Amino acid sequence: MNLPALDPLLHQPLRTQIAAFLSGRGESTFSELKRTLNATDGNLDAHLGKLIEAGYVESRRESGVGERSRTVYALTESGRTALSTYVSRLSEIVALSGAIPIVQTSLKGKS
Amino acid sequence: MNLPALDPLLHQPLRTQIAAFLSGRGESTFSELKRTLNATDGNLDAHLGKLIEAGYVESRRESGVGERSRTVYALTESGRTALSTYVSRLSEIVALSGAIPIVQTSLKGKS
DNA sequence: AGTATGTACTCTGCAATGCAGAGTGTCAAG
DNA sequence: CTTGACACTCTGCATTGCAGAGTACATACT
Repeated sequence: MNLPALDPLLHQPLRTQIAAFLSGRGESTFSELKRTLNATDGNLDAHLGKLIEAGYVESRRESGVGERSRTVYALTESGRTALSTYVSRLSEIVALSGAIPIVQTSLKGKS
Repeated sequence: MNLPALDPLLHQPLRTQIAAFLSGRGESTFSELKRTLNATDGNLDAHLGKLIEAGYVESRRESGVGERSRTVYALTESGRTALSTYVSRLSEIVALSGAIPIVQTSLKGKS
């Protein structure tokens, strides 16, 4: 047997949350993410940075008239694909964890 | 809104695989885990060590007559609970993302 | 008996990651 | 024109992740 590997970029607490939240919400701001995910400034910035560097997230500067300028973050197509693949693999792994009843095995034969 | 946090101990590629595999298989050996998860010796040892230190996994030394001695690893009750909670939280987060939901099979009921 | 080979880990060092708080720029109110 | 809140960004350090070298012990071969 052989388990599928999990994208290490997405399989990290804060980044999984960022990606999932962005996927559900469409786009979001730094502050909203910060509030929603209970993250500290530096940490959120670092992880957002990695996702952007990987091409999973894109940022757009917004500066309406009389508005405080801020950056809006969203998943890219590539990010959406990666998230989808990630969730599928995760499902496989998790399914395996419950698919077979927990019993004592003989350990004699090879799998 | 506010997303649930993910157990950082379980939310790491190799450790998620170890926990899920152990949950499904009941118990396993170092070599079987190594083969199944495609892990290197040192890395597997390190992560197994963390799970043991956290009380999620227990190891038992086996040394039958005329047998090579080896160690058998299994989830503890605490580990099974943690995995179950972890999967529930993950499901919530993934559900929010709008992606394919993770199906929980025979793991114990959600928190 | 002695040596080689394979298996099952364990240890070590280093690179990469994760994190929090300090710092920077900008706007808006007083 | 100062003060304070907001929206980030940068820095330094602690923790983590990883691979390969090292160790121990059992079996196979000569």
